[in-house]
Amino acid sequence: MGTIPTQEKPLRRANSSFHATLKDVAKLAGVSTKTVSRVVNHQDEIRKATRERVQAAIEQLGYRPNVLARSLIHQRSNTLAVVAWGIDYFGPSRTVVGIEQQAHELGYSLFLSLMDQPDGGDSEKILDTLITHRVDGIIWAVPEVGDNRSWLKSNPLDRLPPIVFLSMEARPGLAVVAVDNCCGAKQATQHLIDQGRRKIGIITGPLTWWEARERYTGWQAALHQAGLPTSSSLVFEGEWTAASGEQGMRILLNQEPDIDAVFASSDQIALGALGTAHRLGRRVPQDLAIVGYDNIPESACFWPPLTTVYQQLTDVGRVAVQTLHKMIEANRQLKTLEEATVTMITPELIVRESSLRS
Amino acid sequence: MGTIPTQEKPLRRANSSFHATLKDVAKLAGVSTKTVSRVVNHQDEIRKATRERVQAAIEQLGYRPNVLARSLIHQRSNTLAVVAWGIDYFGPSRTVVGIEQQAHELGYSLFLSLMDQPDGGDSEKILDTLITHRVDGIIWAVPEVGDNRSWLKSNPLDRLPPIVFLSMEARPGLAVVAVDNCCGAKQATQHLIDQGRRKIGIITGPLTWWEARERYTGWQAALHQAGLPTSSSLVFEGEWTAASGEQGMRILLNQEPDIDAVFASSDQIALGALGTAHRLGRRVPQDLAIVGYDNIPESACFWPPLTTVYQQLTDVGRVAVQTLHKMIEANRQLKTLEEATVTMITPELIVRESSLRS
DNA sequence: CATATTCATGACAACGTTGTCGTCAGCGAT
DNA sequence: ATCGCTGACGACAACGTTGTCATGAATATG
Repeated sequence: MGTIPTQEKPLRRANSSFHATLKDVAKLAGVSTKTVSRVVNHQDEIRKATRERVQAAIEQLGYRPNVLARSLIHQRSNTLAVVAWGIDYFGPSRTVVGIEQQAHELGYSLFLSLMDQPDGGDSEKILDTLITHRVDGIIWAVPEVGDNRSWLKSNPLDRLPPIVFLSMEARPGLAVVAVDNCCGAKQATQHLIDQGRRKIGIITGPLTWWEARERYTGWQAALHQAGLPTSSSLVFEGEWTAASGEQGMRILLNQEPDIDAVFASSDQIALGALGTAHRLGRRVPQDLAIVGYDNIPESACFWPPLTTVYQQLTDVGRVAVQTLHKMIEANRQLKTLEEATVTMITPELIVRESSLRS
Repeated sequence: MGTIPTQEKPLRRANSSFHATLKDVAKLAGVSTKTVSRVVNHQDEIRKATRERVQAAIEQLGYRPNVLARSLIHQRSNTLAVVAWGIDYFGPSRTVVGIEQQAHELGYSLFLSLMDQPDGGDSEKILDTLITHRVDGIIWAVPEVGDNRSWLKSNPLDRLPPIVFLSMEARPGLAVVAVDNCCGAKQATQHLIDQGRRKIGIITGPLTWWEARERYTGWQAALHQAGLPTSSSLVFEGEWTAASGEQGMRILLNQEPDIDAVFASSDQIALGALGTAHRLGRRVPQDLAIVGYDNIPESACFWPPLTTVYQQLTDVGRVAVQTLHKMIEANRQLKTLEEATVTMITPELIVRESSLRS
């Protein structure tokens, strides 16, 4: 039916990706744009004949709807954003995978925004960009370090889209999903106590990190409960790295030569600690037990295989998106979500050779 | 001056994130929307008085422009997408970081799309979603495995946005950025030869992977050139994992007891190989040299520290985005980009103890 | 003083969709 | 034949911007 429109707009660029519109399809099929829209969205009843004609036109032109236009009308972009730091490390990357999967399953597309530093300096700019893109919600996957949440005070929350925070101290009014680091560390330490260890050191992560502090607290709690010492000569504040584990182990062994176990706050730290132990001639686990944290895939093949704490980080990501989704839906219906918006996930101890008194 | 519009639209939801529009700002400032638009975009000359009035209104309402509307007009979303697999592994996650940084610096926002499996099954659906979002370009960061590029044949490239592929065999007409895996493996193997090793085995990655095959080829090339054997009893096809490295090492030592070096195609594999070597009483590096590939942060603290091949993966990501950006710009000006669209990045050998005949 | 020129601003259409409402054909009931 | 009803579809406005062009005031020019 198309009224010979072939030459009306002569140049549709060959190479560049040209996009057919509803109008193009409508003209080709000899119907109105609204009808094409109906076909595309499977709305209403359409006569079989016209539907087929429209579908043929869609096919022929390679038509794909433009969600930007759609979002404009619906005031909803079907888009979420992750703001993250450190996705080149094990934990954050796992979390992001969980976020992406769950977002995908719920029909959202996902923006990825990385911070340069965990100090939170870029926060406002990043938020601005995301708001500008009209994301329906945000997952704040930057670990809490120092006061890198200070932007929260200066930004009126009601001008921001719903946000779910990961790995941070629970705060009233904020939705948080986190692993119970304290519990994980307590489990690890308790396990060492159960194995008969009595002088148990710790190499912490940087204590500006909330997670590092929580793990430190868990270690303390377990020892207190067992009436064992937690003196400062048993504590070394490190980075998360293996190098720092090497150094920490050296210092601890120097300060407390008869230490018989060490809780390393990350598997990398544990790896470094293992190295120093070997070099200094301490047998692991006979003389010295070592437990790590994270369960990175390599830890099963350390020498000896490492006992460690496994956090279901993919689940953290998934739960975060589920929570966010609920918040978005509630918001849309002008309800305030009144359920608990703080979810704590309990980690699990993986026992391997490095801590066993065989 | 706003004609007492205070009660016109009475309910602007308290909790939900309401967005002021140009119209709102215009009304409040007593100007036209176009003028506000000009202020926002720093276009034209605006009288200082009006500019300040507009800016005050913007401030007061917390106005943020809506890029969706903007994109609709400009036919350009300022948005890129990464399609990736395995970002919970070291290599891909580093690459994604590079991509995000460069995209950010060039003013793009970034969609993240993950495949479930590297087999390429979801490719078409993912592409559909991205086209629907009118991304300006795509980075295909899924490693080439088997024929997971087959969707390329059935999809007319001129209906897709510009795409840059990572880690794949160069193909005419496609933009590719990759690390020269063959060269890296050759360097590693040559280094072993230079150290006086004569019977050099290899544990490969899964040979369905292009990268694994390239590394295998590099190992072969170096040995051929030196007139050393590459018999199949020196080859074990593994996975990328440490477990597979353990197994591979056991089998190689069984098949060729006097093997004096092994090139492991990933640091994880190397870690496993080290473990087996220790368990079987081979001293590394005295009896057996081991070289890895990837330079994961932990490898410096393996026991002994691992010689390995360092790929600047962040650069791969950055270069990919730069290339993509050029393609997009060229496309926009209807030029065909005629420069080389294949970039090979040469990796670098990091020598540590595990390969040194001390 | 009249006219030309610049400057600051506004009216309106357009981007590609979808929601609302209207239209018109066909059909059964009266 | 008239009426009402339903089913299939179209016209038009709207979403929030920006580009084009027009407008009118202020300034410069003769």
